[in-house]
Amino acid sequence: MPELPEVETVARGLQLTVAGRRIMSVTLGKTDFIDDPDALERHLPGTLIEKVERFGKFMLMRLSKHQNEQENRDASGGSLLVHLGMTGHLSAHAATEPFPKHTHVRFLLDDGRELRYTDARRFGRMAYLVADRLPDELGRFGADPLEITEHEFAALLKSRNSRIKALLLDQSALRGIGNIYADESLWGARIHPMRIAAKLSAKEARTLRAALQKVLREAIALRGSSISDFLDADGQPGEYQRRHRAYGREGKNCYRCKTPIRRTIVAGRSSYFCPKCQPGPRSVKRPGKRKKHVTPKGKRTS
DNA sequence: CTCGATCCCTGGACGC
DNA sequence: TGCGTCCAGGGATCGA
Repeated sequence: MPELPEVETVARGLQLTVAGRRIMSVTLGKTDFIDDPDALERHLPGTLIEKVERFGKFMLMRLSKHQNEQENRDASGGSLLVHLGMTGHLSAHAATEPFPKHTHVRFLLDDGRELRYTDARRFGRMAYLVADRLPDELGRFGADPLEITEHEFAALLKSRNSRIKALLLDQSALRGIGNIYADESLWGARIHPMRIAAKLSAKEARTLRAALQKVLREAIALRGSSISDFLDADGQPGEYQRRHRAYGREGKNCYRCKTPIRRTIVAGRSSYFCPKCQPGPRSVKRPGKRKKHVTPKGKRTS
């Protein structure tokens, strides 16, 4: 499941292998995950791949058009956004090499290779954007978790009454975090996924930001996590899955306190946490009181 | 504002 | 071996 570290890994790989190449032609298979398939066929042929970078969980390919300016002039300065969804792969191969099943997009490059997008489940997304539309599109996303300042992070948490796990997964709040790195960073910061973001202490906010950045940086250094079938632009798996402390470890002992890791559903996602290291919101052990059955329904306005 | 439910999609795990 | 069933999950959408 490509999240920030995996997408960063792929983007760096593509920057090395396809930046500077020109797209000669476009061949499409199934297109239900592409915003406007015709736009790809119209605008991409002839464009130069200037740069490949990551934006949240998106791959951002910046394109330009040096020759053939007479046609497709609105393609200059355009960008191709690619989201890998759950099972997306983007990598270059010799055009003569047979392409695997579920290969839905092929860009023939000017050096005889083909940049291919393969995605069995088609949870990914692809969109060609003219320069004018890019700011609006990117503006819908929140801060990059590796760039956000301590102050901004604290303010963001204070502004949300949602569970911290839901906030971490909300791409309009922070861009690039998915289920794995949300759980890993919460484990690192010893914060229960159901805690309310606005109720975290200033210290907890600092700890969480630090844990998040540490986890993401280490994951990038290890080229991401390969859980099911993530492969980088060179077809190589990542190594960070070996460092997981919470994600996917239900029933296994916590690395800190040996308590079995538990799994619950938060924000509609499996959430793994240590019930001892990451105490729940209102389960703060009170020796005297037994089940008080308090159901804080919150004030009903209107 | 925040939540859960539902849908999209396919492959892999599991039970019989 | 081969079914059927369930599940995974990012994101959009809708109703509560």
